[in-house]
Amino acid sequence: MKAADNAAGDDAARSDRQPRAAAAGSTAAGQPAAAQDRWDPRSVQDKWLVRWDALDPFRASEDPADDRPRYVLDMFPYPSGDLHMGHAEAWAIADAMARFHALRGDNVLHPIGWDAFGLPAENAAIRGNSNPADYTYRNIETQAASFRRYAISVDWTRRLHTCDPDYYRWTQWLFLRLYERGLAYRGDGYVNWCPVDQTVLANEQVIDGHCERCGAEVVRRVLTQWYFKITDYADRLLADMAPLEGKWPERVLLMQRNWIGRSDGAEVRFAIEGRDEPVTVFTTRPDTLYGATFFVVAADSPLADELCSPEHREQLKAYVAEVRKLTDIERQSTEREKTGVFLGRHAINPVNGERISVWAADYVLPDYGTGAIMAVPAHDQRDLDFARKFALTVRVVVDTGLPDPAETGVATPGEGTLVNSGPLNGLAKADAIARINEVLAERGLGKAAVSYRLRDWLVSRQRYWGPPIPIVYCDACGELPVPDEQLPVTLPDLRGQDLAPKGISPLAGATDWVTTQCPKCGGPARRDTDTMDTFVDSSWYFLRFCSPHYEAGPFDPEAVRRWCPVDLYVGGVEHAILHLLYSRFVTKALHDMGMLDFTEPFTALVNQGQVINQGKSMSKSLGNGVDLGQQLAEHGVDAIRLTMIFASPPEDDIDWADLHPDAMVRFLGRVARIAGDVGSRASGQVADGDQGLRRVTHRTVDEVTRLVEAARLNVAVARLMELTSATRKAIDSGPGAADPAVREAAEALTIMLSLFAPYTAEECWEKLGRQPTVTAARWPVAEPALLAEDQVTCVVQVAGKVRDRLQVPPGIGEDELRALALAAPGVSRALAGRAIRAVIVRPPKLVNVVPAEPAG
RNA sequence: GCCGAGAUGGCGAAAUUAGGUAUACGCGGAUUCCUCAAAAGAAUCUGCCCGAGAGGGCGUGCGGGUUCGAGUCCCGCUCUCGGCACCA
Repeated sequence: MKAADNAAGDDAARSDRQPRAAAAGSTAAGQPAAAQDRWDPRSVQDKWLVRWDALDPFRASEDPADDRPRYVLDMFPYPSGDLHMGHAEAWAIADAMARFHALRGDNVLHPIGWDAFGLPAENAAIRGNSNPADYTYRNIETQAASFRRYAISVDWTRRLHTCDPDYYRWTQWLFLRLYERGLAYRGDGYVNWCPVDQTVLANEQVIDGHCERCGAEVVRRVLTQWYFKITDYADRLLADMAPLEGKWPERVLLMQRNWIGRSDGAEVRFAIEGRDEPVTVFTTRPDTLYGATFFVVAADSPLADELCSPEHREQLKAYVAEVRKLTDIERQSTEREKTGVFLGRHAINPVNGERISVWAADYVLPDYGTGAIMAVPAHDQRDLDFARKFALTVRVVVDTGLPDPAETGVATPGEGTLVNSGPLNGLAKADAIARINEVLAERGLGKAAVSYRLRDWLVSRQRYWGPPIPIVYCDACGELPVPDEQLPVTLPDLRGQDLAPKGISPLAGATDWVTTQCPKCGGPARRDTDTMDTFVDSSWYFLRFCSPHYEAGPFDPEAVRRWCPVDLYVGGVEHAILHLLYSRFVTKALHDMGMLDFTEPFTALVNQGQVINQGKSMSKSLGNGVDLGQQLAEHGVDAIRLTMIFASPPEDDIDWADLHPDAMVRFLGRVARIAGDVGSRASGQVADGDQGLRRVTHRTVDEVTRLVEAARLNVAVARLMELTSATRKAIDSGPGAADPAVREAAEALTIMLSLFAPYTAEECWEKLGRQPTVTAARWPVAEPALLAEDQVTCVVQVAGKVRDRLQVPPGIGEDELRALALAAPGVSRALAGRAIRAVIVRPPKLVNVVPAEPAG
């Protein structure tokens, strides 16, 4: 917020100090450039902000006649302080795209809102003895003011905040719809617990064993929590990525694929001596079943306890206690030596009847597959390490041609021919898998199966600033959903120390709030005191934007049908497997409820790169942060936006230390001067204008259009710079400022530039005598006749090296071009009398003369 | 360890993604014009090496290959970045 105040204050001061720049637009055209002050894009900001406010040019139309809807969306900001460089980068990109489509006549929906629930506000409230809403809404206002000044082309009437009861009412509604379908459930399980934030976290929020928010090392706990059953959609989340191919960054698709982690294999039932029920394992290598020489269950699973013989109970207890002491990071280190205990029991290998020992170990995870594995030490390194530690049998069942793992200590997981495997002997891996699956199925001992790495989405949080989970507990009736008509379940007004983390939700302390009536029997009941993960809020916000004030449901189906799915989504890659996966899941779930007629929320995705400084990401501890407000105050909005866009392709990181906003100010000045120099009337006949400049203009329009469509914005700006130079030349040393082609060039330039530098573009538009604002202009269209070249440069090579150049008509014939090329002086010089072996002719651009022998 | 992406001047980056002028555009640097001077603007040059010049040689991480022709395609490396990581 400090930054915004600076920006505003400084801007005002500057515009007072530099009145002449603003006045320059009204001076007579053709005034010598040298007489003007340096263009200061800051000087016109206030003027245009007021005009845009009055005209409201970015309102998305609800008129059905506007039949070219286009939804451009930027990941909505979290209101922590004022905007930073990252926001400026992302919004510069999305805004250019939104403005482009609007100028092309599309009915653009480009909304803004705030992802306003979350921990920072809560922590600030504890420190400041206030309610998180105070901090949140204050920051939202600060950011909104900064966004307005940043000149983003959004429809402000659709603004939403996820912490408004009007919004989270529908987040709770979503929870209830998932609950009805069994997609929201309460269950026990291993959860990630952040000891600092005192709340559970979803798997996706744990980065390298640490809390995504505060960086504390996460510990595992068994707790009863609310989950969304995203695993039901694992297969569809994978399969539906096919149409996103080429529209989403490849690495995001890849990250999602890895995160979902589909494994194809088989389930195999192992009988356990002295136990009625067999235990099922999941394996990706059923072909190695004959090589299973022991059996391992996760030490900290109930199964280990069940299978343990009484004589070994003490050892297991001691071992589990040891395991519990380890952090997740230690536990999951592959370097660590294998540990485990024998459980005093045996399992029977179902295919060869062999008795194999049952062990408990921590290298088997309790929450993947079935929490139990068949160990095939010859062909799995982990099993081999364990077998060698405890002197267990290693039996090779796949001949890979590599040395015996029992001797080398190196397992052979690769392909080979099956041996020591009864009916599988002689088969290759794929055939063996098919065969054994048949056998298992026939005998009822197992079947082909799929397992996923993806876990259900843990959505409960033991914190205050989120949507309360709309469930009540009645002693008589049990767990009940809050009826729709009682939504929203609003937050009680807690503040300061009431919010301090204590391991259970702060809401539990609000006795009046917790105590409620059972919706079924009317008796006393208690509210669920957890709140939902903020990623639930953001998993559906793009739907709400279509009808943000709709009261009959989370969204007006008609409006969603009109705008969705989102045509272009711009945001950081940090959400590759969080927000983007959750949104895809929620979209599919709503689709299955018949509420949406599409299954993927975001048709195209652009990941903007980060803004870094001096090679490192900006951070307080490094002290290398760059303040956006200061940058804007110093160089102006247009220059900063343009700097971000021109620096690199949108998806690349940019290092602020390498960039030069001043250069962009200079460029904007050149454009502004051209607009001021144009000497023809707005009504003139363009066709009579200078053909050379017209060609450049139309070629630029054609190229820039294609470049922007492909989001190659940095190159688009480069083309605008070239057009600027060509126009300058035409004015100074060509047909002159009064030529209508100069006006045409200047107008096209202005419209195209408005994607990146809206203030300067408006000023130019006004200088060009156009009304009312460039936002109402139409994107220029290239005339095909002007795209055709009348002369092209033909390169003449000898032995692949350029030796001459010819100016030729584009339609030149092969024979004619060959003759011209062979007569070129550079060719005879390079040939130096050598005979010609071949002449490759590619009219009209290239001829390659191949001499009979190399030069020597 | 597994999976993926990338490597182009002093720097950020281009090369219409069917192989055909490598370094567009900008930064930085040099020289010049305008000016009493500066600022602002404008012009020219700027990959490396040899050469006064004309011109020539070498150049897209490294080594091979295909081709008349490779930054672009194929094979093998090196390095950098990102994701996953005891997931059976």
